[in-house]
Amino acid sequence: MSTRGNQKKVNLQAVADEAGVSRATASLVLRESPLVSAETRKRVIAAIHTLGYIYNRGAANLRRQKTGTIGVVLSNIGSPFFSKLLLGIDEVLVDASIVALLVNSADNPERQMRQIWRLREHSVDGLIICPAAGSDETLLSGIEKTGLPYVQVLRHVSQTAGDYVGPDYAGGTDLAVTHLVRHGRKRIVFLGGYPVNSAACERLDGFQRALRRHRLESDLIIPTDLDNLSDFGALESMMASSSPPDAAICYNDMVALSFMGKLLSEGALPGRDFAVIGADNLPQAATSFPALTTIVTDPAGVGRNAARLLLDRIAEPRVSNMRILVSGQLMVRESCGGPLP
Amino acid sequence: MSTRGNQKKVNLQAVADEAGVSRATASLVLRESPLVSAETRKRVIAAIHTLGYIYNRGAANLRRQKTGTIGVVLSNIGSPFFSKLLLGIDEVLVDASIVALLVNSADNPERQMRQIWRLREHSVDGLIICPAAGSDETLLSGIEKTGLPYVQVLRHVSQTAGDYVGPDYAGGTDLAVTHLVRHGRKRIVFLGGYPVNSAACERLDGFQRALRRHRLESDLIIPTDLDNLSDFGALESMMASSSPPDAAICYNDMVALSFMGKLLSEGALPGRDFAVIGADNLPQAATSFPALTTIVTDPAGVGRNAARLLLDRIAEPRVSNMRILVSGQLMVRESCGGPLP
DNA sequence: CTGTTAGCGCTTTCAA
DNA sequence: TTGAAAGCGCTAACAG
Repeated sequence: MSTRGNQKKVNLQAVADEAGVSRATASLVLRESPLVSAETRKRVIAAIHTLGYIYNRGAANLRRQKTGTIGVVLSNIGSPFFSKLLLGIDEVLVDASIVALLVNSADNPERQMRQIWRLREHSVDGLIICPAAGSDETLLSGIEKTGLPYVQVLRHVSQTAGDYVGPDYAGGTDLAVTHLVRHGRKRIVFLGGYPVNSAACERLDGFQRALRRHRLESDLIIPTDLDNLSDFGALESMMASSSPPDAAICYNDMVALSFMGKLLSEGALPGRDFAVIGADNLPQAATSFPALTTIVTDPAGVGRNAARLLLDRIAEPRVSNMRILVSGQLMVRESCGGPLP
Repeated sequence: MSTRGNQKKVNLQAVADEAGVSRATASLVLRESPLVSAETRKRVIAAIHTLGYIYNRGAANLRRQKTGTIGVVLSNIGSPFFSKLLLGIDEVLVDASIVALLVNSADNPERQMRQIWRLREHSVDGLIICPAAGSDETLLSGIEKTGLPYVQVLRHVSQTAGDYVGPDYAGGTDLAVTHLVRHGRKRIVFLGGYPVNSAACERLDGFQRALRRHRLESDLIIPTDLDNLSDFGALESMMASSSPPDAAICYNDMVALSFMGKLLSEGALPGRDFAVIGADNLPQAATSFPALTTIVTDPAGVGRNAARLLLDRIAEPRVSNMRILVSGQLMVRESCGGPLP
């Protein structure tokens, strides 16, 4: 907040003076109240323009007890997935004239707590939060104690407590398995990260449920290190075994792309010798060689739904908890089911 | 901002009462003033805890004439590059106990103006802005008229006006050309987007300067559509000409990866038959086949520098404009210069 | 070291 | 339809 060089402070009083009305009347004009005559309104608006007046929400908030801001707490600001999520959130907020205070928990529960605290000091009207890895239910009970409306996104800390919006991970994985089976694959491996959060668990669940449904064995689960994409752990030995896998569902496209690179470098052609399915539909998935078949989640859709749900919660007290699963689809390309390159 | 069920409003006054001191003294404790005795401080802090008091920055801001918030206006929230930038910004802000209000101009100058207006209503202390495509100098003069400190990132709207922090695009491109020349490449094509913003222009500039320095022809510039990565425009015919190019510097890794896919599908091996260099060092660049040589820019570094510069500007009035170029490096992999797969 | 007083810029009764 | 007066929760001078 800067003071204009030599100019007088231009606040609502100044506008009122300029327009020859009282402060209260000017205030009504700002809030588009119908109680003020067209004539006065025009004078006030003119005054606003000539003075270059800027509405001070901070002051208004103090009085009205809400700020028109919400807090968004993400576990990893740096990820592309989150940026798409933000896009969806922003879309809804713009229409509601609300702005987002964005903070990063960096997947650290302690930092997460500090950040939420700071947001509360800024009197945000609500919270969209992707719980940091390692958070437990006390996160939710802590927030609830303060009465601040909140919505969890992408991960949930409890099976029952609190609102949640996320992609339908299980459904997406199921789609992928069914697709593979339809293309004659029988030994399907799940190349996923460790099930440390609800998202990873749901993907794994979906995988196992789908296998059972198709009466396939489900011993082919390989947790991989998501920070070291060139390490595929136990997969090496599995490939060399007497009944090697013939298809892989990967935790996400990054894993899938790396894995395809590995296959290529070993002389195998993904899509022909081995089916590969990723998840997220990154831009590169469409242009990789071979093009990657992938489970399309809709992060922006999740963002939009989360924002809308939060606005509802702010508008009226929670009745019961909502769980919104945003469904995805399968984008079929060369690495499984599409025409070979 | 929600009212606690049946509980009394707990404000500074309540804390003061509980601790048996005056409001002013309690306020001093909050701001860690050394003017207050250890004994009273302890009592006040105890009161804060028993009451569950939360500092109301909004009210404090009204008084102090600053908010401890800055606005970040990005031209495309959805891009991974921007998420890394945010990461760097956040890193600096956390230490300064400042939070960022994030808004999206979606590369639309008009929307950009509305968003800035909204940020001003929230009394942000400063602005970090990546100008929307199509913005002109009036953007800066508009902001300057209000006296709000600001820093441009990634793109600048004027050669001279205003502070700017961005990657050293020209330097990075120069590195790439030199590297190609060292590896015997002579017909280097620049596969870049249209030079619609300062970033694209600088890359192109760097390319042309480097070619001149190495006394190479510079007629091989192909603007491509960054939204349609499978279309390489005039490149097709160029490849079929009598003296086809033997290397490409791509606008970014996305373009480079797509291009490598195209080469592969035509039976050419990137790194041997044709050198390819990208930019950004996306995670997939390390694991693609072949692994991609790329110009590493440091978006988080840009973010950190921008945030620091802005905090400086807020702390003291601008003396003269700063232009900070965050230098990058070349990550050499298989697609040019590294060992072949 | 602590308390008193007077606002910051706005909204909201309640009268006129 | 408009105006006067009383705060929202905090900080900054100043006096004790």
